Amino acid sequence: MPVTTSSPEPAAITLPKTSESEQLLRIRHSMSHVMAMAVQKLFPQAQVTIGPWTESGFYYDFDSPDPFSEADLKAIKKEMVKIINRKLPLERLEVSRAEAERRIQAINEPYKLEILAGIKEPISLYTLGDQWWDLCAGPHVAHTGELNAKAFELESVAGAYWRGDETKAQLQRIYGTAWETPEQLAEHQRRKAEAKRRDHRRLGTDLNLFSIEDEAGAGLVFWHPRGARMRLLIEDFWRQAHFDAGYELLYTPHVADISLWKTSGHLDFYAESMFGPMQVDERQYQLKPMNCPFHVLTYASALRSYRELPIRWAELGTVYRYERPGVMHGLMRVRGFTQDDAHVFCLPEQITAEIVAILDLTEQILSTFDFRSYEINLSTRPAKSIGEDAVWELATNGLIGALERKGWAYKVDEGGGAFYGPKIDLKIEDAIGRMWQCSTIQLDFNLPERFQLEYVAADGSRQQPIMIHRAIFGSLERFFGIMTENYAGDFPFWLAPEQIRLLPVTDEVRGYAEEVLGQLKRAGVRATLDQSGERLAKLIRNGEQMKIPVLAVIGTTEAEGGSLSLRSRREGDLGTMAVAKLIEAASLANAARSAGLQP
RNA sequence: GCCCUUGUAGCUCAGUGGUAGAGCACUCCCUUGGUAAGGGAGAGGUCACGAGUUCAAAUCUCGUCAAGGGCUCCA
Repeated sequence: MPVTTSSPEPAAITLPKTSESEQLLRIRHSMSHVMAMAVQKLFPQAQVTIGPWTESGFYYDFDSPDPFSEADLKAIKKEMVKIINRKLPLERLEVSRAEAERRIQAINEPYKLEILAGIKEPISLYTLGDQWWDLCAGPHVAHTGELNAKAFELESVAGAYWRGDETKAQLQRIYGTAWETPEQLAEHQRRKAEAKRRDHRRLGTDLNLFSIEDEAGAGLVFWHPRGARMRLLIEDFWRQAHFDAGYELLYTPHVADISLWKTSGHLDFYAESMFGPMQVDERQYQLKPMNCPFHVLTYASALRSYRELPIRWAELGTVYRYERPGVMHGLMRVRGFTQDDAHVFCLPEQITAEIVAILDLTEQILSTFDFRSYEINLSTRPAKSIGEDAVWELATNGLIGALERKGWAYKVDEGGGAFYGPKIDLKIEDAIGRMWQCSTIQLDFNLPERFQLEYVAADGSRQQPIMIHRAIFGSLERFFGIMTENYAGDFPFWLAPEQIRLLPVTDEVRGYAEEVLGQLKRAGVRATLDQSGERLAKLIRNGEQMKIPVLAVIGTTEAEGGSLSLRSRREGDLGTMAVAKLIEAASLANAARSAGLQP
């Protein structure tokens, strides 16, 4: 029996990760051996390479002259079931290096030989029955009878490079998933289906939010009216939050003379991610992959006093980056996107306070979209870096001090910072437990140096300001995708492109419906009137499919009483409400950025 | 960029060498219907694009572009 698939409640079945379950680790290790044995039985020319477990299953990479197809997976699975049913023992054998070499050469497995060269004693291998063995550290189940033939599935074939190196041989990887029980497998598949249901690419099409057009090119986003309306709401909220936090806004060009990118260093260090330059008159121009040099130039446009600092400038800056073909993914990875970029220029002693303020603003903005669970990483000085020790120490301590003042737990990525400064990265957790990195705060000792930024200190000397880069959404496109998946397209009332749809039961009430529509719109509520003339059941179905937060049924009863019958996606049947009261509730909900109509 | 898979109507997909199809959506007509699909008719396609094979190509071959699953990359 499959587990319940329709229940919105947390699943009764918990799915342990491999790293949390010794038994699953054994199962998945063994499963990959069983798969490799099955593959070599069906494709004797396939050579084995590596086959580790993953958090939800396992894979094995093969070098095979025959490309594996989805159809082959069925045959492989069938063969695996046979092996499982034979209850073959898995036995650990410790051998000398010479013995291992001899055995590997006997079966002509060059990849295994390479692996052997890289491992230390003791060298162990696991036999699977008396026909097949693999170099492996284990652990494994005692015999294949411990594997549940009804609790595994082969999921996909993919290309993978030997040793993860794209200059090395391309191998064929088969991914599988394996569990202790069929119920766990069913739950795993339910979760996969749930992720698919939330896929922002699917929802983007279904809800008519955005598209990506072949004719325009890969990785370039077209925001449709519904998506654009949402983006505007997000941007408006973002701008207001920034003004409230003491930021000013900038608008800067999309292109600039290439010499700017020489000065900034991007031409040297970032060229492969940039669109090519364009010739205009006698000059070469470069489409911007980042906003920072523009903000730096704006800073440098006047002599700054220490009294002006901190200067906080933000911009919704659209940048273009060259992404290699094949890496684009919906809104998540694109070639043109808008960063919610900001740069803070401050005095060294202001670092901690500024970082705390940025963390506060980050929390305020992310929590408005119901992201309240974060994972934070602090990355410190790498081996190859610029800047003086004292500055690095001051800056790193500033970041630590801010995190501690905020009371946020964080992990330290020793040496993981950029060459130009330490940073804080923040990941958010979505409704189905996935983590996404959006926000980043980076200190930069490089650009102020390259552009010779300065301010006049109290003693009249010229000093270099501290520069902080930060983004909260990261990219508006990417954040929009993450947010859409987080809400599964069921956007909160304040953010929905179409908040209330009026559904007239008969043509007789059309006049009244139009009057109500006018009132709602004048009050700033995003309302529409369904003109299709279909029966009510159909109007409701269409409205629900478009995930409209509130459907308002209007029949003769409502028309006579000056009211509406409300059906809320989040809140259920809200009964009959007077028009004036609905306008008040909707306006309040918009002002408070509420999820629903009721407070 | 690499491997595998795919590209047919706005969406989901059928169509394996011989006149381009279905459901939903859209338009119109009938129906005036009270909480998740009423009925009928119509319109809509350079079968991603370009070459080739063939009497004949959506279908076979090659190339290009794009998408999907991965790998690599994302200082």
